[in-house]
Amino acid sequence: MSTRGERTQAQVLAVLRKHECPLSAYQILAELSRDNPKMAPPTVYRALAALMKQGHVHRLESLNAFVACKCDVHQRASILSICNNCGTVAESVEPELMSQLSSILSKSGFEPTRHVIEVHGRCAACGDEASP
Amino acid sequence: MSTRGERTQAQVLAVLRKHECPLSAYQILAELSRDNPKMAPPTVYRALAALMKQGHVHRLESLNAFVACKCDVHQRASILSICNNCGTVAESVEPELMSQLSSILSKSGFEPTRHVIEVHGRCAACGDEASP
DNA sequence: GGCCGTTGCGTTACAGTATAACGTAACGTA
DNA sequence: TACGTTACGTTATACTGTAACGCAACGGCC
Repeated sequence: MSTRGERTQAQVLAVLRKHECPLSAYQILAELSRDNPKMAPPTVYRALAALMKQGHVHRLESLNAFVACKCDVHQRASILSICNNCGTVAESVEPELMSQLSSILSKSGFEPTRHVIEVHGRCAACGDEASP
Repeated sequence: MSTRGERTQAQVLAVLRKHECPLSAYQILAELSRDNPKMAPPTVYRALAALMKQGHVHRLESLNAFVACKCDVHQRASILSICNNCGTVAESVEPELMSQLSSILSKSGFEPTRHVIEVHGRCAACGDEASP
């Protein structure tokens, strides 16, 4: 088992939790490099991969970035809504919608294994303000 | 207006239509480089951006790749189902599901502007075969 | 305890993806 | 023709991600 590995994962997760906005792998790397200047990309990516497997972290495919999962239950299939204005990401778990999606696709014989649902737009907080 | 630009767009679209699988920008570039060895990445990316704006091409965020739109009506919000086995991509247009998604999100004050829905799995053709 | 296989981490180096920035060609206007 | 505008080609470089190798750490066996 890993001790170093788990420590890195904890550090990466801590960095992600400090921000509400998604961070790129290299932004995480930059933060961790302060303490450990020799840290390299694969270390961060491996930690992220482990954290995603555990469900503690989600990857935003449309941004090439990562966020800490905010749900207590770490669902794998969630809807990520991304504010184009402030960058915050919200998670919604909608089992009904997901099963509906799956059943639509299975009608044409497609068996889903992984869902990527990312919606860009404007969050409630930013919607109230004047649009910059 | 562009003459060169439109020609590039047509070439890029032709390359994408030749394949049913998604192609990366650099795969497209490699094909077009046969005729025009001096073609560079920005040329391809600009053509792809224009084609996406027109709805002729979709970007697969989770693959960093592009496919030609197969629908006659070039919808912006479609569901892309990607076979992990053979790589083919199918498009489904499901207005009901989309509006349902939008209404769920707008309950929390989120206003969607762009939907990224990509489902990975196994297509009908590959599902029948033994799994390699 | 000492030896050895397995596992996974750190590190180097590089592959793949994307864009900033600048010069210039092409077109419209006067 | 001279000039302004627009968008294209080109160079260079930034950003994102991973292959591959060596070593350290742990566990089983003698």
